[in-house]
Amino acid sequence: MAFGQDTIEQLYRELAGGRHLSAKLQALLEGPLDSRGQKEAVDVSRELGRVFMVSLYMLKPCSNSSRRPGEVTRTAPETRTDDSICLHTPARVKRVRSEEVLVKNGREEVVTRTEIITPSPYKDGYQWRKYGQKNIQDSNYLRLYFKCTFSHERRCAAKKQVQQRDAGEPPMFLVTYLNEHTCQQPQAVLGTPNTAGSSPTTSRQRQSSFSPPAEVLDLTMNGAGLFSRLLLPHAVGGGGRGRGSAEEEAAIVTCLAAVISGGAAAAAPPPLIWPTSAPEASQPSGVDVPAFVASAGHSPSAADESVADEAAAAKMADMDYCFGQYDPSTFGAAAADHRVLIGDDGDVQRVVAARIADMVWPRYTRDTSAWETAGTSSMRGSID
DNA sequence: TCGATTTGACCTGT
DNA sequence: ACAGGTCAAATCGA
Repeated sequence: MAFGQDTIEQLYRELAGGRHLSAKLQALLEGPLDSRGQKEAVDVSRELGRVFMVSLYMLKPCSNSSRRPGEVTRTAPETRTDDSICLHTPARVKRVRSEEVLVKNGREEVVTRTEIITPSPYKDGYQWRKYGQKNIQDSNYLRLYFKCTFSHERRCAAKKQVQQRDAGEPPMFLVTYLNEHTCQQPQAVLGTPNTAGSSPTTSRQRQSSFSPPAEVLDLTMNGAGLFSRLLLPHAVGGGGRGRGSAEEEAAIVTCLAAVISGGAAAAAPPPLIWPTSAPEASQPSGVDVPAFVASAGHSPSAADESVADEAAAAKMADMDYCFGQYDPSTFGAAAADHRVLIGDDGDVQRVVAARIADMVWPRYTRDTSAWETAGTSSMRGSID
């Protein structure tokens, strides 16, 4: 199963969001339900259903099962010859980037243009403000126009257009990003690509969108490094807090690791970069541990090693790149909480893990209205 | 009350 | 003239 970086991004967001929706639904149902609570529960349930639908769709197996065990899955997706419909092939989630020179008021302006086809056009980590929508000729759907939230105060020229392409399950959207973000969000400091995404936000989220210097990290680190460590159960375990227990965190990380690892993991030995032994405390009881995690103590033969190493390195490089695309501005002040959860020992990898976790959860945990109101209901209302 | 969204009007390029 | 893009007053909602 060849996962593209876009798929991993989306899958991670969807599943992590779904996890919190589930907790939220449970909390709602455990308490007395007035009409408002009931409506909220229905909304959460509906959103949860969508999360499942999108996630399952993304995981839909491809028919290219002819790959040999352990084979590195880095074939250019464009070269696929089977006609299976896989969301994670660039035929479904693709990114086209171009630059055009426009002459405006006698001045030449370089406009970067990135087009993405995705089922999740709104949750991309950036902060946008909707400023218009238009009926477009030859299209059944509205085109929505967004500017960077900081367009005025920081003269950021980044814009985004979202247009639904079809009414499939899930519906696909063409997202066009225009111009680079020039606002001094942490991403600029990091030097990572900055036209990667969007997420309509509220003022509260804006307030938490800047990280202290200690959180300025090099998310562009490549190779078998960052992501591999992020997925290590023992690296993200430990500590704990209230409802979001370490077990839950570990379960999610573990499941995601299994999902992302895909079929190759079952056939290939565990990558050498996997821990040779994980602390017992990191294996939560009652959590299904994927084979490749459970067998982490496996000692591969020398022949295994090169194949596994290469495959693992390739996979991790993909994942690291994938997370390098995230806008760290999303890792808001809430990261502090996750640092408590994950470990506050200054370990860079743990902080990165905290920030990635923070990227996907606070949308619901801290500002549900932002996600549901600004992010989905209003705009979806005009799309659906 | 304030910030975000909506939506009709306006602007610009073809 | 038309379509796409943007503006800004009105409206909404936390």
